[in-house]
Amino acid sequence: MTDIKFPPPAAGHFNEGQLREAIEMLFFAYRDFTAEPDAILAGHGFGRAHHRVIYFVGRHPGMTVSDLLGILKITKQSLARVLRELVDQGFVAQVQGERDKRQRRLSLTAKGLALEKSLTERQLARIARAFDAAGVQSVEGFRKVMLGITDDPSLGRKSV
Amino acid sequence: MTDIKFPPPAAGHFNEGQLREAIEMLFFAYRDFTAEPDAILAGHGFGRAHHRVIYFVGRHPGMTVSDLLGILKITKQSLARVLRELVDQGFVAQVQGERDKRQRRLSLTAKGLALEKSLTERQLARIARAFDAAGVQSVEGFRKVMLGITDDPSLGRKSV
DNA sequence: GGCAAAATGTCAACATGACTGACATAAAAT
DNA sequence: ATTTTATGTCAGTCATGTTGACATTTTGCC
Repeated sequence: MTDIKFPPPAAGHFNEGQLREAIEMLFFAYRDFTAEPDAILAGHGFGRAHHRVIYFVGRHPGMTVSDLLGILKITKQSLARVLRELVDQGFVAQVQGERDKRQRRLSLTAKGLALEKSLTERQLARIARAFDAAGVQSVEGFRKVMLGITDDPSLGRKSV
Repeated sequence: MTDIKFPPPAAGHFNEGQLREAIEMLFFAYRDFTAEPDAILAGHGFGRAHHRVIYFVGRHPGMTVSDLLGILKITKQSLARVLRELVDQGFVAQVQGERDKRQRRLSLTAKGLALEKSLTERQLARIARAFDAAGVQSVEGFRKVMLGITDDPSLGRKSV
């Protein structure tokens, strides 16, 4: 079958075929990248949303609910359900903020850390394989492009 | 469990911080990359699933339902709902296969092509910006890493 | 010719994760 | 003292995925 053909690249630019390849790589990489953890999560009765919460709370212990909402860019009602399940089942701990007592500072329990590890190690291994195969130079290129695709790489990722 | 807790130094050149950065870049890039089309789709009463169908049918006119299922890796029941809406509303056309009359060969109508364009051009512009800013060398690195992250870059992407 | 397998469609029930809108409480900031 | 912020909660809805079961048409094989 003849797929759509695109004009050759103009100097210094990229043609539509190359750009579309990137669109597709994002889809395929993300699809495969999330498949393994999804399978593990299903065994716990959890979904991808739980993984995201566990991941970012593990990455930034002591973060507030606001911080998390800012990173995930979902509504607090959506987050609430997932977070409540994780707290109720002892994966995430909440402690009242010291300076600001309205805040609930989030962190992983030992149980939460264990789950985070089992989920993330698959993804880390996948990335490590890809990085090692591609080499340091390629990884630097990958970083540049990924940051360029992201709206504002500094937002929603502040240290907490 | 028998998993290795800490990667042996010989395993690769990249530390966990660098690998985790990649995990996060995938999340943030994908999140922002899908936000713009999602907004447009919402105006049509469609979702991201419709976009994926429109995208791949546009990319591979004449593809079969089987081909599409192989790419999207969802169940036929999930696809059916989305596809039926797109066909009913005149975005996607189905014609019986010539050689194999069981097949429904999919393609975009003029209306479908217009929607595909309006959705994809935002994403193409985003990628083009990132590619131009990063440079040819970085784009090649990006490609290598993304292909390495994907399970089998040749599968689910065959020419139809 | 007969029959199994393939390509597709469809019905039903359900889970997950997102949304909007409204309202409540406690603490901080003004 | 009042407003704003951080958080929580209830209720309803929607989009997208799942499993399981079954039907139709067509192809390919013995």
